Amino acid sequence: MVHQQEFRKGPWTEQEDFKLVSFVGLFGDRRWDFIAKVSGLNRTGKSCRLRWVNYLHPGLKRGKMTPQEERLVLELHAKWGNRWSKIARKLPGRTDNEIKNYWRTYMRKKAQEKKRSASPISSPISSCVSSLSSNNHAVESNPSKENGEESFYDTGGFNNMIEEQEGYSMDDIWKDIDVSEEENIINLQPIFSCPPPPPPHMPSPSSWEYSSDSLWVMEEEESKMFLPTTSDHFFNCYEQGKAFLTG
DNA sequence: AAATACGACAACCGCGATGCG
DNA sequence: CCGCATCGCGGTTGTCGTATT
Repeated sequence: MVHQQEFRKGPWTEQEDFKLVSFVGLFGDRRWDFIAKVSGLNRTGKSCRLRWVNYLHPGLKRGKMTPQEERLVLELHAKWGNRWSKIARKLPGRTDNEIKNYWRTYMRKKAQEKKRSASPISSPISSCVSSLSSNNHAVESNPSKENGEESFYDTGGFNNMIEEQEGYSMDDIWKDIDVSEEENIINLQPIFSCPPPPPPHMPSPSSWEYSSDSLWVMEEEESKMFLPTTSDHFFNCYEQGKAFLTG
């Protein structure tokens, strides 16, 4: 059995990242406890996995969500509720954590706008999304928490949407979004139209094989987009890690 | 220039699901 | 079939950078 041990917590250092990347490169992204142990990282397997999935995984897009992605998130959330990982699979390069954070921020904004608009003078456009809609599913926070503050996670989804308030339809939402993005039309297809910016770090050595099931469901073209990218910086790190490993 | 508020993102925690001996 | 170990997911909290006062 595992004897109690003090595991490191908090932010990861660059060196820890290097190590983790190296070991994942060697052993794959599955046996996290094992990797945590053999790597000498004083972290739990869980922590290692999280770091990998949310930050180090090759193919991660970073930076702001595109309007298309935002739109997709809204739509999928309306459909599936807080199934972040499921939603994330439809957005290659985005993690469930990222989407969750985005949603939280987004809902907070909406809540604030709602509050504001609750007072007589409301800016018509600003509060576009708080609800749902006419022909679409709702995406809003629980009606019971009108303050908006309480829980940004509304659990959404078909089941508990509805009964929304002052008449923002999904159409309105889309309209608003459309204004900002003009001509990008998407349906519920994954959006790959925009080439991902080079991931900050990404070893992507040949030995990299990432399990398709673990993150995104990638079609061939999608994966092509990601794989070739190599960051020199990280590649060097990887080499270092390798050296470290082999002594 | 300093203090405060806010937003974005990273990380941890708890729990249920799954796999394996 | 059962119990344990591990993984994955969703929710929550913490940290840090930036904008505002």
